[in-house]
This record gives sequence, structure tokens and C-alpha cells, in this order.
Amino acid sequence: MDASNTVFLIDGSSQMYRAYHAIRGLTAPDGRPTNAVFGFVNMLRKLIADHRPALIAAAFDVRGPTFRNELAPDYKANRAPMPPDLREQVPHVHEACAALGVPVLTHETFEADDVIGTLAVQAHAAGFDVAIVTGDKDFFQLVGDGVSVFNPRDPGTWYDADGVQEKFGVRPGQVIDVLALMGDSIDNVKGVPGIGEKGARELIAAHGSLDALLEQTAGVRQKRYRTALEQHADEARRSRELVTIRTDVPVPFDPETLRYGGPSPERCFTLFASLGFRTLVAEYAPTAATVEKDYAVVRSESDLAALLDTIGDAGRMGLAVLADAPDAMRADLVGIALSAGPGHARYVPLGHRTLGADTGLGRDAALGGLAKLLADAGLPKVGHDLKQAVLILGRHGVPLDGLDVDTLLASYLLDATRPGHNLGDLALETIGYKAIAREEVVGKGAKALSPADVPADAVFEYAGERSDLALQVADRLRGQLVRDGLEALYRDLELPLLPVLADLERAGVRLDTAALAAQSVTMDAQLSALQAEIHALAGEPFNINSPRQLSAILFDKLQLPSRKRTGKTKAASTSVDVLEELALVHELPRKVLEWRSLAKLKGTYIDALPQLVNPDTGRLHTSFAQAVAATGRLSSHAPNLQNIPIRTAVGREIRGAFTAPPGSVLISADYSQIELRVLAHLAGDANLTGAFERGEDIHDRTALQVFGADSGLDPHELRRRAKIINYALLYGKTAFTLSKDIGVAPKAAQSFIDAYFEGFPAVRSYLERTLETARETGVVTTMLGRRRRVPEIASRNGQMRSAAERVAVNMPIQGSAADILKRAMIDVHAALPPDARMILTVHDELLFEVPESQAQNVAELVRTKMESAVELSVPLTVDVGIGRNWKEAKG
DNA sequence: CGTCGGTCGTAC
DNA sequence: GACGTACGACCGACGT
Repeated sequence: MDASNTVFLIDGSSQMYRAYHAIRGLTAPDGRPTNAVFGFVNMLRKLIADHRPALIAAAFDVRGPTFRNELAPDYKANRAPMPPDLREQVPHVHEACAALGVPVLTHETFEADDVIGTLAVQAHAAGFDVAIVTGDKDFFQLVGDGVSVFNPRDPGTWYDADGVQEKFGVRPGQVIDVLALMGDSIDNVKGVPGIGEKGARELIAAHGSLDALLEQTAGVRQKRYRTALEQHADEARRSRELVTIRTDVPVPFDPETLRYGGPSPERCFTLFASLGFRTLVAEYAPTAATVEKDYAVVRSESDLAALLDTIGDAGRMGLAVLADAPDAMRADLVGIALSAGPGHARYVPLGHRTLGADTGLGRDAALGGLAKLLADAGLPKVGHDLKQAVLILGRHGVPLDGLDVDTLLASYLLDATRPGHNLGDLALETIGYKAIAREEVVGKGAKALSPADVPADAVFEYAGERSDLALQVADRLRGQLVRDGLEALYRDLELPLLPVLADLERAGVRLDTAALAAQSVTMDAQLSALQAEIHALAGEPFNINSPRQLSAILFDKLQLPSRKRTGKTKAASTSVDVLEELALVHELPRKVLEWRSLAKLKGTYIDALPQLVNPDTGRLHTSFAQAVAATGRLSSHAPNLQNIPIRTAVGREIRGAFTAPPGSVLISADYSQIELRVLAHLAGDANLTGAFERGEDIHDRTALQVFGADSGLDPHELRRRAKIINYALLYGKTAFTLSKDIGVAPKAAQSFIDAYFEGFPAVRSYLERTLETARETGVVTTMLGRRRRVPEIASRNGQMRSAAERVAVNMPIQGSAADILKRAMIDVHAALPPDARMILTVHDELLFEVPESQAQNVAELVRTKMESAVELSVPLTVDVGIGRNWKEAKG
């Protein structure tokens, strides 16, 4: 097909509907729906990329009656009105077409189909080929010599006359007659009652045409068709008029108005940025800076002096440190970039190993010169991920103070759920600037260089830009924080927490690697023995760790029953609950469970943790991510110290390897049932609040409420079940899953939930209120005003909507608990004596390393500060333990 | 040989 | 289909 001589006519309305239904829940950062625009834009871009059309247009229906309504007043009367969240996207779809260089066609009294039909005929008459881009079979009637239908859904398939015959069963000239017979319930085209698509096709194929058929009705073999045709001949003729696409609409065909103009980068950028299409924004972003760039390398004492003056005059600085590794506790400092204002940046090379820096400025002299400014609390610092800067600079003897705006944290508070908070992405969205990617400077993947091996002359633009952009982006985000009422949360919570976290990471935790090594040896023997038993039971060796191989053994070879399938691939699941069930009837799954448990502990912790001990400090330094978890919690990685085992005896031994150095002890302080207390506070439930005030065991209290005083069951079992119910509530668990957890019928589980709400009625109304607000605003909030968007709460997909509802009820509780712990961390940190160190935080727990002599004092101080971190309508209580290791401290 | 999606399992 | 928030090990398909 010759694209240069082909006119592409897009059935815009149907493609828009298709995109709308194909993609669910996509919204712009401000919550506006964007699914239809996004899908349409992708379709259009692919069409253009694949076919490079010379002539193209997209035709759309407009609101209001068309000539068909005059023929049949009830035409399309059955069709539901366009959903409001699609209607509001229509202007954006039109704008997207225009921005991408595709002319938009509409007509007041004719439908898009008729405009397309007319242009197709005229274009063909003028010697062009025509491709109609649609998923609608009605267009098959237009197919003929030089006119084909292309459905983007099955790319590569062009329907010419033969294609129509194959797909639809009749020649293109007969399509109208088939459509007229079968009717269209959605458009309220009556057709002939009792004749569907199949019947219509057969009748028309047999008789040639509708007219011929109606003349020879008597010759129709099937009686029900015969009577239907006799009674509804007029209806069939009228329907034919309705389904006939007109080719005589008064629109002129002028190749020049249909010429593909290519995209307008400016319009695309503006539109896609406002809709939050980040990858597309990047593609159309202006590459030239909006402000003149003044970047340079600092090479001499006088360069440095000038820089210090400039920064001093500006009264603030953008800051970016360039390091040679992502781990701030291991990374070496390669250089520092500073910006005094938009467009300005200076790069101070500090650790380049390759030639090119050619600086007469020594590392110590340079750092010494900068140190005063960096430590000046009165000189505001702006940067992206300032915790990394604090740590790396701190490790090089340079304290960093005067922290002002961290664009990473600001972006996180504005929208925690956005896919990423990269400075580059933020720059694109806030100031429309496409930043240099780190990859462009150091390469990517395994071949990436350390920036220390790249000359300063080759990195100063990248590094300088980071400091410059941080400043420019910060100025925008600061305004957005104020607008959204998030400034206090930023200034009083997240920002003060940052240096506290840096202290925790810097301190690290001592690990008894010898004890772990000994455990590893023991477990090796146990694992080998188990593996031999498992292979013997299976009758052949296989990889126990491979779900696929395991399921082949379990379900194919041993023919054990498979009850559950996995989420995406629908493969037979081999998860714990499946194996536990199978363990009742076969030895092998029981052994596999044992093997898995040991292998997991060994692989994830016992063998992995010692490898992460920092050679410089001899300790384990995790990284806390302050801008990851959507609820406001912190997360921990490299290694993750927030999922160290505790439930099993073997697991607890791993905690025993987290030790205090000689002369010191560990203090563990954890909030007792903080989430349930937060729930009591937020809900204002008198019963729940009262139970906490009286210091009752909340799970016993719940058991009493749910199961009554004389159920006759074991009190321990009742408490266990009540505990599950309490937590089920926090996670929006359904009666179905609850029933599995506590081993009762779903109906019984539901009655427990009902009994719970009966006893704590304010909890129910609180949860309902939360959902109501979420539906109205699309946002849920915590006690301290942290926000989370939940756009899917308006989804028409029941599954997505339910998931969003669970998120909506969970976030205020989990997030408020996170707020409280963060507040406590800041308060405790400020009050700690100099030789006591906070070393870990695990959602409701803080861990300290303290000289033995101060243990009691610090324990009391920590308890007091944590319990008074915020004022709730219920008491906040903290359990404190002291021990030589983490296991003892928790016991 | 590296990347990435899928599955599973640990914590709170 | 059915429990919220994380991180990470391992497998195996896929692309270079």
C-alpha cells in the first residue's frame, strides 16, 4: 500500500470509545480522567508511525440530533448518554489530534460515518486510495476498489472486498442489507425482529439483496423468518436507510486540508504535560533551556571565592552532590554542584580520577572553602534527595545544615502515588525542561562508568543542571505545597525527620556475623537432608524453589488436587495455604513447607546480611526511603531491616544476631496497638475508646463483643480470632478471606463482622464517612494532613473500585500511625543524650543502642517522648524492653 | 549475559 | 475475586 497516495480517515468517536473502555482508572495528577485521551493518542501515534500517512483526518460526532433522527425520532434512543468522565475528555482528544497534526472533522447534521463515507468516495474519485480506520463493521459497506478498512486492534489486517467476505460473510455491497435485517439494538435500529446477524447473513447471501429477498419472501424456507419478513418489510427498508452511510454530505474534498502536518511539539508538550503523560511529555519537551545557562567548572581559588560571593549574595543555593555509588554510606564524593539561581551553576570537582579536570584547586581546599556555607543554618539549601547529600558530605567531614526544600520530599507529599519522583520528571512537568540523564554522561547497565572516571568537563553540565533544576523545581513545588495545605507537614515533620534518618543510617547496627555463619552451617545440613527426602518422595530430583517444577511434581506426577491458581498466569499455585492443605494428605508438601521456610531464612537473611556489613564501619547500614510508601510510612532497603523474622523460633534467632557492642544494650520501644488506637481516636467510638482508657486487652474486649461471654470456646482461641478480626478491619478484609483465616464458614465470618460493628457503631460510621469523603474528593487524609489520591474509587470496574475502597479506609489509619511515629522520632532524637543512638525504625517500633549505665534513663525518656508525641482521645502506650540483642530487647 | 515480570514470603 | 503497606530472592522468558 502506497501511503503517499492514501487518505487515512479515522472514525474518531468509535476509537475514542474503544480507548475509554480499554483503559481503566487513568487520571492526570489533578485527578481528571485521561484514559480515553491516552488510549486515543497511543493509537494515533502508532498509526502515524506505522504508516507515515500523507493525508489523514479524524472525524467525530457532535452532540445533538442528526438527519437520522428526522427519519426515525427514536434513533439511538437506547444508547446511554456519553459517560461524564468521557465527555470531559472529548476536547482533549480533539486537541490531541490537532497537536499531532491530524485535522479534525465534524458536521452539525451528519454523523462522522457520513463524513467519512463522503470523503472516501470523493477521494477515491480523485485517484486516491482510502483507508478507513475503525473497529466498526458498519464501514464494511464502503469497502471496494481502492477503499479498505483498517482496524488498529488487529494491525496488519486490511479489509478489502475479499476480507469483508471472509469476516462478515457477504460482499461489501450486501453489508447494508445484512445490517438492515439484523438491526442494531444499541442504536435502536429495529431491523426485522427474530433475525440476528447469522440469519441476516444467510438470507442475504442466499437471495443476493434485501430487495430481492423482500420480493421472494414466499420462497424463504424457514417459517419464522418468512413470517417476520412479511410482517416487517417496511421496517427493514426503513432500517436500511438508517444503516446506510451517506456519501453525499456537503463537505468538499480538498487534499490540502487533509495533509498530515506533523506534530506541533509545543502543543503536544503543553497538552500532555497538563494531562500527566510523562513519557510523551519527554518526547515533545523543548530541548533548549528557557533561561540562558551559565554553567562552569570551578578550577581555582579565585573561581571558588567568586562562587562563595555569588551564593552569599543570592542568599540560598541549589545543591547537588555527585557520588560514585547509590549507597550513601559507601559512596565516594566525586564533585559538588551549586546554583545561585535559575540558569546558574558551578561544579566543584573533588574526586575525578581521569584527566580533564585540570584544577589547581585541591580537594581539601575546595571542601574547606565550601564547608562554611554548607554548614550555615541561615543559608537555605535546596536539592533533590538531601538525605543523600547530608550523608555523603557528612562522611567527608562536611556537615550540611540549613535544609530548606528537598524536591524529592515535596513531590512525595504532593502525590505519593505517582510512579516516580525523579528530578528529571519533575523538571519536565513543572518547568517544561528536559534534563540531561545520568545515563547520557556515564552510560548505562553493566558498562556504566563511575562518574569519577569521567572528566569533570564531561559531567559539569549534568551535575550543574541538577543543582539548577532543583532550585527551579523547588520554587514551583513550594507553591504547590502551600496551595494543597501541605506546607506544615513538610516543614514540621518530613524535613526535620530527614537529618534524623541520616543519623540512623550513619549509626547502623552491629551484626554478630559469627553467630549467623554458625546458623548457616547447621541449616545447610538440615536443608540437604530435607532436599534428599523431598526428592525421594518425588521419585526424581527437581528444583524445589521453582514453582513450575514443584507444581509439575505435585499436580502432574503425584496427582494431588490443585485448588488455587496464581494471579496473572493462572498457573497452579504452590503457595503456603495450598501446601498446608496438601500436607494433610501427603508427606511431600509438608517437607516442602519446611524446606521453603529454612531456605527463605537462610537465603534472605542469614547468608545475605553479613555480606552487607560495611567494611569501613563494621556495621550494617540500611537506607530508609522517605518518599516511597503511599501511606507515609518509611521503607527500608539494602538491606531491608523492616522484615527481619520474629514469628518462628528460627527466625527469632536472626534477631539475636543484631547485637549491642560490649558495654552497651539495645532498647526496643514499640507502640502498643497503635493502629487500633488511631482507629478509636479517628472514629471517636465510645466503646473502643473506653476499652483503651481502662487499659483492657483490646483483643479480649473484641472477643467478648463478637463471640459473647458464653461461647464455651477456649479463651485463647477466641482472642486469636478477635485479633484477626481487628486487623482484618484495618485492611478492609472481606468476610470471605476472614472466614479462611479463622477457619469458619463465610456466613459466620460475616456475622462476626456484623457483631463487631454492632458493638463499635462509631467505627462503622467512621469508615462510611471516610468512603463518602473519598468518593466526593478523590482523596483521603491522615491526622497530620498527609494526602493520598484514590481516583479508582470512581471506577466502574467493581474490582478496582473495591481495591480503592480498601486503600481509602486503610490509608488514614496506617498513615496516621506513620505520622505519629515520625513525630516521635523527631522528639526522641532531639532529647537523646549524646552517647545514646537511635538505630532502627520499624513502623511502630524504635530501636536504640545505649551505654548500659544509661539504659534505664533512656528507656524512660523514650517511653515518655513516644507516648506524648501526639495527643489522642485514647492513651498511647509504649512497651519498652532492654537486652543485649534485638531478640532479648523485644522479649 | 543482563533485564524484567511473576511468584512467593518476610515484616508491620 | 476476595488483605493494606513495603523489599527482595529466585525462576524463567526474552532480548542482546
